[in-house]
Amino acid sequence: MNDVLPMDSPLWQYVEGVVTDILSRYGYQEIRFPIVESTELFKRSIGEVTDIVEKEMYTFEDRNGDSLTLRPEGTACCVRACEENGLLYNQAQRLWYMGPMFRHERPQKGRYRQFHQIGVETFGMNGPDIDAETLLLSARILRELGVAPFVQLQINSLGSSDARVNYKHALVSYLDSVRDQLDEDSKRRLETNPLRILDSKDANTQLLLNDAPILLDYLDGESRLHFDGLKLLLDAAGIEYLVNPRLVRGLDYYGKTAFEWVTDKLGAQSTVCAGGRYDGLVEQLGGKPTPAVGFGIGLERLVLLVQAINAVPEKLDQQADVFLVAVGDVQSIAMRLAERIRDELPFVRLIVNCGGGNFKSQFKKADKSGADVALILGEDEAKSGKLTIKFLREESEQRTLSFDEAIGWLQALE
RNA sequence: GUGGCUGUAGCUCAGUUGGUAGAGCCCUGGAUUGUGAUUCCAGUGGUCGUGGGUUCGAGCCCCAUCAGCCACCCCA
Repeated sequence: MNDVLPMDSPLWQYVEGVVTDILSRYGYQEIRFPIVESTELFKRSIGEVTDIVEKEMYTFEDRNGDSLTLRPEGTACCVRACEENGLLYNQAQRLWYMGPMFRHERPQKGRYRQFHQIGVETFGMNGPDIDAETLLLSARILRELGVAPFVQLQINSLGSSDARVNYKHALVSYLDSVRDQLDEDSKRRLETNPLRILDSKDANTQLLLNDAPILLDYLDGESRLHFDGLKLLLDAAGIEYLVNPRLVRGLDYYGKTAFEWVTDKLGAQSTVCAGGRYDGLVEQLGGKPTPAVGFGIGLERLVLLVQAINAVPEKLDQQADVFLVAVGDVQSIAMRLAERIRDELPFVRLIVNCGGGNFKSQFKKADKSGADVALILGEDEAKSGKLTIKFLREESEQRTLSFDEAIGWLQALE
């Protein structure tokens, strides 16, 4: 797990701000739910035999003996929260959330045990139009962050669960015939999660897959229509994409549309944003059948990507504009003056020296604060009810003014 | 869970065949008794990741362990 330090938090706030602003412009509403949920919720949604549930969850017993888990993802929590509060009863929802998720994996670049996602979920809309909307939304996020030239959209359809079962049989039957040529991981996946072999990183396995049956050939009629409809909408909107028939999802609840935004700028962690349709999940968790589509953005990865391609805006600093130097027995006057400035000039970022110190040390702090202007309040100024203004970044004579005049000066700096 | 690499000051790193723990940056003070960022001088700061072992003596050699990074697995 890692810390976001003051040096980096402005970048995080910037990225989060761009994303949440766009979500708001699309009419999506924020939902907040707990970080801890019943363990059962994740077992029922993500799938008992997935790695996440089998060996990656932070699970513990609380004082009542209930098994609880730090959420490894947000979709199941979101469904639970909506269902419990009646948000899915005969109505459509466009929702988002942001926060930490927890998976006990080995950390590496772009992957941590506490990581952060922005999740987007929509409920109650079954046409490909809402699939397209979420894709347009994700495309805009990447575009407005300046990373669009470095990511690619890949889409696929996973079909209905029946179609997937049929395809799985065909795939296993083919791969079994070339079993001895598969890499060790893929042999294991043949038993546990055959679809995952499709995105194996083993070159030879990928070669073998060229002759394997293709998921799209096994699609049911409805899924095929849905997928064609989605592609038409994306074409009309001018969104570029690659149909990747080997794109699959790690979580069990996905069906029909699946997509990923991938990049080659983040080492082994290529996926920045991924999601799809999960029409069966709400019912699986005890609700009425409800169509749903959503996606997650890995915030660490998105922040890393913005840094990696130098898309960090110049003006991100949150440094002070003004530093108030207060030497001698003047702290009470200094703090009252500072509050007055904050009342009258809310755009000014003002730091008041605390902890005493002589002029030399306070000016050092003023310089380090990044402030352009130092306001000086010493014994002399206090006696005459005045204030000295000194410009720290330009060659200008410092001058002593009344409080009113000084505030006028600061006003003009905006 | 598997593999490779790395752990020495707050940060970036030196450290010779095993013989007193070092530099730069940062920070503090002074040169300058009311003026920062440049310059000069001085100073603070270390359980050498942790625990064992070998040795008269270990930052260095051996064993174990933990952490970090990168990759696999898995996933956003």
